Amino acid sequence: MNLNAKQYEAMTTIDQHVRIIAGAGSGKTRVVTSRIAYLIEQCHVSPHHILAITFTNKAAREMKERVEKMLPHLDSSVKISTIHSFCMRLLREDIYVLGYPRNFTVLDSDDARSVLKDAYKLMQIDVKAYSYASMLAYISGNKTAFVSPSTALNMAKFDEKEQIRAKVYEYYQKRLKEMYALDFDDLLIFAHDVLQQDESIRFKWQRRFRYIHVDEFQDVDVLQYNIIKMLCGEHTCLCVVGDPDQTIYTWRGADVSIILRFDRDFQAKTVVLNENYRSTPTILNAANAVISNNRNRIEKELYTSNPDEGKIVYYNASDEQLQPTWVAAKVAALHHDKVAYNQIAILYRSNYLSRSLEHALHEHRIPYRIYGGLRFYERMEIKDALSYLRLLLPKSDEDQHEKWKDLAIKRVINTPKRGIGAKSMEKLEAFAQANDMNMFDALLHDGIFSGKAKSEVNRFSRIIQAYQQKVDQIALDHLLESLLEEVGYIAMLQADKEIERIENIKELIEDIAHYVEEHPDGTLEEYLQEISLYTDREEIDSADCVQLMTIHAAKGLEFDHVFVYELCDGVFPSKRSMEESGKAGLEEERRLAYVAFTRARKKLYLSSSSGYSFVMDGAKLPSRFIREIPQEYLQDLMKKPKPTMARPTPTPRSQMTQQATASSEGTGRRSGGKIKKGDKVVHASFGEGVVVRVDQNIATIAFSAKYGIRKLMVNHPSLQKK
DNA sequence: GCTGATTGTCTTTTT
DNA sequence: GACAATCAGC
Repeated sequence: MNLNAKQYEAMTTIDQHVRIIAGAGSGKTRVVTSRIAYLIEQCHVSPHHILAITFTNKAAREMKERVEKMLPHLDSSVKISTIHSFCMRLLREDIYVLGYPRNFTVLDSDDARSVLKDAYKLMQIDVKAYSYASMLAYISGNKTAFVSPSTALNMAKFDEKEQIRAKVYEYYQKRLKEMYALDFDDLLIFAHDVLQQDESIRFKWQRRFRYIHVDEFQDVDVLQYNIIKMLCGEHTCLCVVGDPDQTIYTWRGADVSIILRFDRDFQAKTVVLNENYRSTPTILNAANAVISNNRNRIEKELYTSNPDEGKIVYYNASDEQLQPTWVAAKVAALHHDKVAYNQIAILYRSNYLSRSLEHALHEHRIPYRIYGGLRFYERMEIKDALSYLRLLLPKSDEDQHEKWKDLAIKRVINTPKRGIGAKSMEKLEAFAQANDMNMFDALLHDGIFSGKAKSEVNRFSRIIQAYQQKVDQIALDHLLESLLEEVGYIAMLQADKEIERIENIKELIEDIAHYVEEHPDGTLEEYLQEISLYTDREEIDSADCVQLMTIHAAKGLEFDHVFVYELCDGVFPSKRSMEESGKAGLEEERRLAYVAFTRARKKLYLSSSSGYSFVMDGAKLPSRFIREIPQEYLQDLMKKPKPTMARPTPTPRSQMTQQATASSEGTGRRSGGKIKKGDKVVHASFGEGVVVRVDQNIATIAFSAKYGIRKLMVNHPSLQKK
């Protein structure tokens, strides 16, 4: 399996708890996946007894893929998920002990905002005085620290501002409970409470997992740690992996001392991995030099025997515009030298910095993909479409009131415009409240509206009711497609020339089709629950694109060429972070820089710019982190007499080739000959069908009434000629 | 009463 | 440059 001595030791220590301190690029994911494979293959541990907790959905997906590659005969029976989705799974099974229905709703941050909006309106609070973001942070902080609204109110007795915050918190909690809705924090809190309150349930989950792995353990908070502790029974072996130098989530409650004192808490064996297999010596030495400025840290020096690939390039742009242009030109030059776009990443401190980059990349015709920012499932049109779908859910036995429907109604009742404005909504809300019902049920009652509003509302509720009847008869993707058509949502987007939004809706429908295919017996409810924790869609197209993301999002990833953009004091390190948390804030920023630098395999490019800064209210200066890199590793382009700027050469050719390869992908060969019009075919999920037409490699096939007409790739593996 | 245009405010990081 | 509150018109 090709592991070094330390890695091997980490993999094979299975009779006690282990703490793996794994420096950047030291192969920690490899060790964890190898360990899982080792447990199953060598030690004959059932995959069902193994749990792995990752930090993001993306990391979970990656780990799954790697385990499946190592053990191809096993189909993903090892549980690999984020702590949030794990807790959701636990709660879907056992939340009833807290008096909640198993089909509870999960609120995303957008829904949480809309609850706050109601609170502000009711309590006549000005958003300017209390931004939604700061209020949510306040609520989250209290919740995860187990401070109840009443305690918060008590503590705020003499502080008027605090009191208002506490009151909003109280309202928020009340509303969530009414809707049987859980926000992201609640998923952990409720799971914690279930495990703590009910011993038999706790034992049940303890028996389920014999080996638990927790990745990115340096970013675990106290609540998460307590959950993990309760999952560990007498016979459980816990294996935690992390790097204290990569703690970048203390603002969210992450506590490094948890990993630092873990060996004492659990009498664990510690294995230190400090050979780096990723980066060049130059990059590693520079990163080591920067991080050594942190005082609150345990000494750990990474080393590597990789060959060197030259100095770190640093460019300080003399004006705003030059920096993105330089980056784009450099990327174009790299691509000209046969570097694949997806081996290039541009990292930055904050999402908004991507805007200026986008512009320059676009001008240079460089394909790129931005991670983060507004994610797929957070887009307006997607949330609207899903809200329409939610309204079709059958009545639940466990939850009589279904108050969560209010959120969905508020989203879609006037989208597209039906002439239902604020005044009508007030009436509806008052009626629902007075009769203790949700707003959708209230809609079905006569006498609330009159005139135009009345007829429009009737039309709306008739359509929804009609579709509620159809849920089991039509496949989900077709159901949504035809519903959005009928309520006029698509027409609305077309009228506004919202081509991108229409595309997104199409993608969502395709996504659902994909789900239907994989789960032919899946229900609407199961689909909605499954996606409730996904913020982003699994990218199916692996097109060759430059990757743009924040440093936080880049955690755990690596690229041959890494650009770190806008390294200016105030931006990075962030002024706000330093003001809020002082020295500790600066040290976290420095760890962030350490993470950014160590993402690079071959070459690192740093850039900053001069000019006026809004954050600093003054001239921008290069980041102090640049000064912390020893001169010998840096090639400062501005210090040379004549910087060799790569010319901005547009590369339309490369784009064309890329598209050509993408579309020719489908002409694979399959046994049994080509599918043609009139052929009878069998599909793994949809059953028998007849080919109606074939366009290049897309076949239009008529299946039974439930699945209807579908377009599929002719060489799709689940499609067989009969 | 509802809709669309306009002004003003704030932009750290994520499940 | 995004978003929400505000205002003037239909």
